[in-house]
Amino acid sequence: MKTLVIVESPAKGKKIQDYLGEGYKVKASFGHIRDLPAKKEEVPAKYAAEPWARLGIDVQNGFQPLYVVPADKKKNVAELRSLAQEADRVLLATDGDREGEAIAWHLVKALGLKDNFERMVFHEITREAIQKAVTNTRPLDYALVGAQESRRILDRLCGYGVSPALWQSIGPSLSAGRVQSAALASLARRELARMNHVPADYWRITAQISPNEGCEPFNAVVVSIKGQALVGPKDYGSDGQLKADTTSLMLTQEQAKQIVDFIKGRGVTVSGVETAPFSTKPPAPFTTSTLQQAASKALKMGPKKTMDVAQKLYEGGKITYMRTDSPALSDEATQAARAVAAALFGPASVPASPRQFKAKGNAQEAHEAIRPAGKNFVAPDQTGLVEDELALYELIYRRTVASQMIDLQGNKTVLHLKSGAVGLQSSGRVITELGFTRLYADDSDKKDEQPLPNVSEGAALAAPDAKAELRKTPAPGRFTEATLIKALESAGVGRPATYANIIEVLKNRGYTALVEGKMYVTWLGLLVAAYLAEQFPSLVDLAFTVKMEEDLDRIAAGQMKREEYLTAFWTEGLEQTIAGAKHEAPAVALSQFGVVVTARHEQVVMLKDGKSVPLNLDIVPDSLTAEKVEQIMSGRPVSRASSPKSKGGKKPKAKGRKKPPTTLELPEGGV
DNA sequence: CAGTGAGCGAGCTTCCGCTTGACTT
Repeated sequence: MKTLVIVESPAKGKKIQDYLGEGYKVKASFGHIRDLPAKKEEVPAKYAAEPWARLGIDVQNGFQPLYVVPADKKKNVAELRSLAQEADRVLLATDGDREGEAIAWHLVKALGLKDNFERMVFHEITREAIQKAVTNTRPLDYALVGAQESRRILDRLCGYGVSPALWQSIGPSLSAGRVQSAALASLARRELARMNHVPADYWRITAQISPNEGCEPFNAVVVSIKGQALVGPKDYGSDGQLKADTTSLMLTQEQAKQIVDFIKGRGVTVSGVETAPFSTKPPAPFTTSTLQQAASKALKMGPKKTMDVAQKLYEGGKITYMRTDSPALSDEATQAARAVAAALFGPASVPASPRQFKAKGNAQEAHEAIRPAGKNFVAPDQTGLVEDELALYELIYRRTVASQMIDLQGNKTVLHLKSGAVGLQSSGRVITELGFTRLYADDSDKKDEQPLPNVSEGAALAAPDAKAELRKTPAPGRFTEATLIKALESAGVGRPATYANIIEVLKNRGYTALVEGKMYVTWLGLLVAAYLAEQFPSLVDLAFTVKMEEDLDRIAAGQMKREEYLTAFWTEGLEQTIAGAKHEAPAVALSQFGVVVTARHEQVVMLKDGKSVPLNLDIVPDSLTAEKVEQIMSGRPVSRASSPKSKGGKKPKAKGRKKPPTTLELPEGGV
């Protein structure tokens, strides 16, 4: 054996072995092989007494990290080491991103490589790409490794630095971190906005309009009276009061009824017609984040389940790698997608030149999009897959092929109507070309689909029916697991390998849970978020990661020193904030009920007039009513309201956690 | 004198990101 090639994923290794053939041995690292010690028992005895042993970073001494090989990686590392000793040279073919560069460097250290190693990078797994990569190796990029180490150290300092403040202020085993705390804060802001939301009324008046010549009737909405707009949701603040600067008209019930009768009696005339062609491009091929969103919507599959199923498809050679932030297709995939579309819907269903998709933001693009594997896509019914795997494969297949199809096209029409001083409007559209929606469509492609008749200005139309509904302004909607991931991704927080995991952490800590498929924040989550927002405002700021990424880019470009950056962040910043943080429980005041929710003796409690009662975390915060508060304060059990089918038997328990904290009532506490 | 129980103190919890199986719910 001459050359040892080390990749991150064993499934990837197998294919590359095929392409490289004899003379090469391809093995997998299985991700990272060394890390900071997770707990004290991982710290080697000679360092155990050091003051920095708990952090695993000698902050006084240039932020020197202590790396160990975790127990479950030892066997693999030993095997790689002996293979490396027999090899003439070692190609470090880990992923072409910051983490991959760091894994390569850790391999150099852990395997004791001297100077017989080179870095090999590729972005797609085809025979050509691999053979080219083997002959175009480069040296290790130590500045990029330094950026990754900075990221790792910063995350450790945030997480292990701030979490103890939560133990001292609220309860044991709680956690904080750059990613999870930003996510929790986003959820908590939304939850509080819902709790503080005061619904306000507005009238929505609609009319059914009947065109003269035997056409289908269509719907129109009243938008103005004597040119003055009607009050709608936009005119109210979150306090339920009309905004001071609104010029809109609020109707009384009497007036609304009069308008209904007026329209019915009088009919409408067409006062304007606007018609314009529209076209909608197909969505880009899947990244991890968009796959999770689509699977959630179309298949009702949560992010974790989606990733488990995708992993199976990947290992079975059905799809490309499922942890990616790039929507780009390789040339072979682009051709395959076009060929499928042309075969299914004819050559006119694909545009003359292939579509290209590029990632935006801080994507690292080490892989291509998630798509059917190979240079010829296997049709879903030919895969032999069943159930979840089939459903997810088909979703990926359709989305990939659709991305290379022509636009959805049609004409959008807005009719302006008048009934005396009452102004109405109706919009609709006519599809002239289904385009990619023949293969892949979601609800957003189906808006305003009513066809409108071909009428011209001045035409008089009957209004056989009209009605007025009193509506209430809706509270801001909750996040689903998938929409939270979308929000995090667009803020640059988290990575494809961690999106699903972020959600699991929030659930396992008891910070969030699901009601009717939506994420809500528990009382515990609200307290943690409140404490962090007060004592560690930068940690709950979504923009923090963006700033960090900019600094890491500077370190990777050699424009900033690692130690300088970490000194500014820790020694001159967070370390002092931690030292100055108050160790007292935060409080969420519910002034409308005259109670306060806080923590006492490591329990979440509700306080009223000096009396404190433990609070069950199953009670959804925004489901509280005065009666419920009464019931809680009198010590009677309260069931959680808005979920009719609460699953009593299911216990989402932390994986690595031996025993959940018993002093805090976590959601699984039941009873 | 032996068994019990209150009280006290020590030790532990925790991060993000990269990968799969090994688990015990």
